[in-house]
Amino acid sequence: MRIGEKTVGTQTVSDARLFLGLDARALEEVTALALRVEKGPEEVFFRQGEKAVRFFLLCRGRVKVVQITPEGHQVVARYAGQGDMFGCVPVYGGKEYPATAIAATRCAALAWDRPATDHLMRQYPRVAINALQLLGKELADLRLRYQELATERVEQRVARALLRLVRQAGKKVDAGVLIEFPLSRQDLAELTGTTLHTVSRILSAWEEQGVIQSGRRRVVVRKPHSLVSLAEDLLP
Amino acid sequence: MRIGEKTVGTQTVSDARLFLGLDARALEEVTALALRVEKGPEEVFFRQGEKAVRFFLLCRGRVKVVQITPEGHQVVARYAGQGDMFGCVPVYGGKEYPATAIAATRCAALAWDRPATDHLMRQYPRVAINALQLLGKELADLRLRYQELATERVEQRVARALLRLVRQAGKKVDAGVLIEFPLSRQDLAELTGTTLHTVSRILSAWEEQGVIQSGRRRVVVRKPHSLVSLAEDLLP
DNA sequence: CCTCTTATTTGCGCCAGGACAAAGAACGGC
DNA sequence: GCCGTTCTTTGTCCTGGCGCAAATAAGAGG
Repeated sequence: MRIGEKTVGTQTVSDARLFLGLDARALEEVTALALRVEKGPEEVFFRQGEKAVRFFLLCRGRVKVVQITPEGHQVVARYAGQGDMFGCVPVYGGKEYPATAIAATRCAALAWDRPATDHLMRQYPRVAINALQLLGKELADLRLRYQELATERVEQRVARALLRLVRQAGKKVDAGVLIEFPLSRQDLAELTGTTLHTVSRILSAWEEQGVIQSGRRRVVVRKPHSLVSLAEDLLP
Repeated sequence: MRIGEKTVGTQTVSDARLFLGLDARALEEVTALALRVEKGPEEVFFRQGEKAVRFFLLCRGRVKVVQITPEGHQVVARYAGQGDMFGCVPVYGGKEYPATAIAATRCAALAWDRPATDHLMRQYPRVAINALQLLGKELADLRLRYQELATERVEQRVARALLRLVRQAGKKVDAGVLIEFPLSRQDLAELTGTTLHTVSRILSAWEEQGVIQSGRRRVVVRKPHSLVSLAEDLLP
């Protein structure tokens, strides 16, 4: 076991909203049942359609969750960050993963298999209640994104997506706020329901105006406030 | 109390997936805590932004759940039918209703206020686990619709929406399958993220081809199989 | 039966953004 | 440093579907 690994694990467990309100002994048990998983960039945790044997809690890194349609279109459901759960199908009794989870950066996660999950939820009802709240939050979030997709123009949606990523994974640098993981035009397109060409055009225009500064799979937001205006479709 | 009302109530409670696995005594308690609510067409159960004081279980009728954007666009989140829960924010600890619920037909529902909800979930952990499964199902459903909205053309989405409504609320009549509640072009547009004009054009075309037969706030599907082809974007 | 309101249909013009194509630019590996 | 691969940019064309506007139809209420 590498230095710090165990520490990261237990610390994440006690911080995780899923295990909020559990006492030290319970947390100990939770940790003992966990499986440690590490992945490098581009490696997959699980694929859409596979039997859902465990769920994950991300301790470090960033995970991209994508769905693939029968016609082969990809849609990015979300980017999970530290402390987020992903692949939580077993928590609510689903059979197969409805999406594929790919590490965007080097990742460390904890995972619980189905028997462990069932045991924890039965033993500690609080876990089920916490899970409900997290799921509810996710649902609310998705509803909002659905609404945006249904009513807003592409430019607004891209602006919103960037703002969200800034909030979730923004790191202050001197030029502005860097989104701290590799993010291609294609990724942004799949996240906002458009094409990489359109995203590229939009980002080019924003770069021209000094709103952002971007490179290969890299985006720095220089004027978040301008993005907010764009998202709200205000003229200035 | 009107004839049948109590029967409808307890029967719905024991059928409801939320209360699956509870014994007779528990169901008795659940029923005792419930508040009976009836609404006529167009009446609202609750409005978006109101404090979420209770959640509902629909015993009879059909409820339209709509979100309104800051710009005033409406989006239909779903149509709930018999046995469905709606306004379940209190179940997962939200503060305000994120949407408005309007009776599409005459409706009868049971409702539980927040203290009752909390009590039931603590008293019967099974309820929390059932709620998790239902929420998971709803999430999966919404993900699918999101994906469709992001990747499919309007015509396909309208076809899918009709097929779903047929499955949920279809009633066999001699001409085909009638969707059993008032459904305007506007409603369909808000359900599929488009405009009433486009929906009207599409339905007119389908009527021409004999796929459907429609009137004022009324749709009969004559050839469900054709709709499936349209939804999958197959040529024939 | 008449009138008023609410839904629906349809024509027309337009444009956001998708499809296709091809030329850079940045990186990673050898 | 060179080469192949992967991303990105940009141009051109084209169309699905939205906006606007006006006519029509179907109920609802008197």
